[in-house]
Amino acid sequence: MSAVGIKQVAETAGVSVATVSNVLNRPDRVAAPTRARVLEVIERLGFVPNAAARTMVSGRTKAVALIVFDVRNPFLTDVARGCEDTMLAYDNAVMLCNSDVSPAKERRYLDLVTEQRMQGVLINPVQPTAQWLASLRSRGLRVVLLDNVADLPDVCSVAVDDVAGAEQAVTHLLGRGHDSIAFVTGPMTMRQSVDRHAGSLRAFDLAERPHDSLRVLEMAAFTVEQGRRAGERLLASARRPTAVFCANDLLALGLLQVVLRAGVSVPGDLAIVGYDDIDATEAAAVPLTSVHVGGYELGQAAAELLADEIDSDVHVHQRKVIEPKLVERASS
Amino acid sequence: MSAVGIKQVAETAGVSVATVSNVLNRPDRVAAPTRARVLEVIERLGFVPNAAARTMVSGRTKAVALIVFDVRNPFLTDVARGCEDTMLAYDNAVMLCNSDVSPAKERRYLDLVTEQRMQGVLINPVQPTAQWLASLRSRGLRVVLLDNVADLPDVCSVAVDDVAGAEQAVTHLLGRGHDSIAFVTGPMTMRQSVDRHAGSLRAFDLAERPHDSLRVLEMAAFTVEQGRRAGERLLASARRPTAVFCANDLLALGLLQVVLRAGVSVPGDLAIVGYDDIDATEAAAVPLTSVHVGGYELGQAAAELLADEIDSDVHVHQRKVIEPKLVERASS
DNA sequence: GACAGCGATTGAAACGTTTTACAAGGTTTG
DNA sequence: CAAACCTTGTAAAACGTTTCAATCGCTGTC
Repeated sequence: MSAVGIKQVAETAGVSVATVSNVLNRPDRVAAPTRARVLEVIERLGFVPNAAARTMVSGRTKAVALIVFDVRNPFLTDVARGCEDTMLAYDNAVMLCNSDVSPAKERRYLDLVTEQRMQGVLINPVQPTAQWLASLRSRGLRVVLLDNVADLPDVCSVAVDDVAGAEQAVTHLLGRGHDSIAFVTGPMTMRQSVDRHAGSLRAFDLAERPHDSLRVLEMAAFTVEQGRRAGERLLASARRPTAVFCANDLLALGLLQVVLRAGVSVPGDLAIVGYDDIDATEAAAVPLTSVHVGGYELGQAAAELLADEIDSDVHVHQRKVIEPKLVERASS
Repeated sequence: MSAVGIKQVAETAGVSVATVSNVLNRPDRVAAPTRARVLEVIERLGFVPNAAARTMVSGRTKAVALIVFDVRNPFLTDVARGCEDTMLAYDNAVMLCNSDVSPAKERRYLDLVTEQRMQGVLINPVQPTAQWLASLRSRGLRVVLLDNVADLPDVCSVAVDDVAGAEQAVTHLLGRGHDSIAFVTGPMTMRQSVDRHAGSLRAFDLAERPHDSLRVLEMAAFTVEQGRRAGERLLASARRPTAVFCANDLLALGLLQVVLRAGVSVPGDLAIVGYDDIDATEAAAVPLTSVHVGGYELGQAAAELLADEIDSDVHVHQRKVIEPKLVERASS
């Protein structure tokens, strides 16, 4: 319907298409009266430039993609908002995609990014190998790794120092006199689990305690449901720990719910510390002590990095590490 | 860098560009040996078609936008996943955008949709007036209204029968013998508030109770934070109700937290019912009775409607209404 | 009075596809 | 054996912009 193009505008205003284009892109190159006349016609005809045509000339769409595991994870939603708000300031649209931790879905979206000739991609990678990265690079893609500090060269990344975060959490518990501590986490194949485990052990080292007083419960996923399962296992076990450090708030919330209902007092009988500090921690039945990460800021930082890689021609790749900070609340 | 286009492929394979295009779009029109040779070259050169060029010819990008208030609202995240998963099956990408309930941001994204010549837009509208809709229509946009049944003609919409949902919730409370009930909601300017209020009153009518035994607390937003505020006000009030119906789960969660900490027993001293049935309700300290809406299904339905409007040329606009259903849990 | 310099405007090429109309060659049909 | 018809492939136009080089009037300057 709205087949009104730059050509029609030019005709109506009695100028050339080049002038209309200039009014849009370099208004200073055009005399004021002409500019006014053209703008009036644009308004009257309801002309909206065709981004595809623009892309054909410039070679790139003014958009980036953000690929995360799952937007239903509140932490990742925060990250997404940070990216979106920042990218919008750079006049870039953000396309949000869910990989569901599946390499196939991830690949599909990366193909889309290439087809659309987007400016770049912010990605929470499923398996960030050097080879994988090289294949993206060979397609001329600009990449920023999210929540994953790269051992890889030639790529920007933003991550959280999870080792330090976990160390703070466990040191806090040890300081309160807790002897036997459980560490509840998701799959040990994920970097998040590994790092937060390492941090816990480092806290034990610093306090000169033996590693074997840290009991590890590896669950199938970082969800509330799995947290409940962990709680049940804890309740059923012979010698119950006096404190639990959960590698993620969702796990902690599930666990909290189960133990409270079983009549265990928190933190009296059992102290709990979570990780990520999502909004819901504050709102839990017993407000949860948690390691604050700042997903929004992480998203912002990643977007800034990508924006720089897009704009600047002297861009140097950076690894940005965010220092998390323990927030003490009632649960510990 | 990757300046490899269809032309280069054609040259290398010793055929015309038209043939390469045919291999991609109508493989049956090309002889098997030729096809194989072209595909091999495409693979070897790592050719990826340029979507912008394709869009120029066809006039439309294979993508739709999904504009919601805020992805940090778990209900809307569910909707988003439903849309994304469904649209992907129709080979359409989904661009997720946050309007923050601001007409200005909404407009900005709608401009983007038009510039990009997207297939259509799924929108959780800020102020769906007839005039607003007409302005979209005049731009040739295909629109599906989300979570908003249109009093407007000529547009598809998917909504929840919030009046019925609220009626179920309040009837449930009345049935349990609760006399004085409070209705806690967000801004009364929002359709959600108005409808859920109307439903509550209808339950009173059905039970032949006077409207004035329903106390209304209008809060500034549908958030946990505001729920806490509501809880404080309730605790401070002279004659405390015996039951609360919250127009949204986030409000209910905040309220629950505050009253529990004040030593009020739930549901003994105070029964609570929420709305939306987000994941967190099940995981709350006291699992929350809530009105289940099914955001994922709502998203799916909306996406199907848009897909039909895109594909079919005999499309007729539909209003789809989802019937919510009360899920009883421990809080009431 | 010719000419350089400048601001405003323009014509036309280029971007990478899809698609239409047509050609060349081979096969069936009457 | 010619006419009609497939099958396979091609040349060229079209899509709506941006941008480069060129043109056109002017105003001063020597």
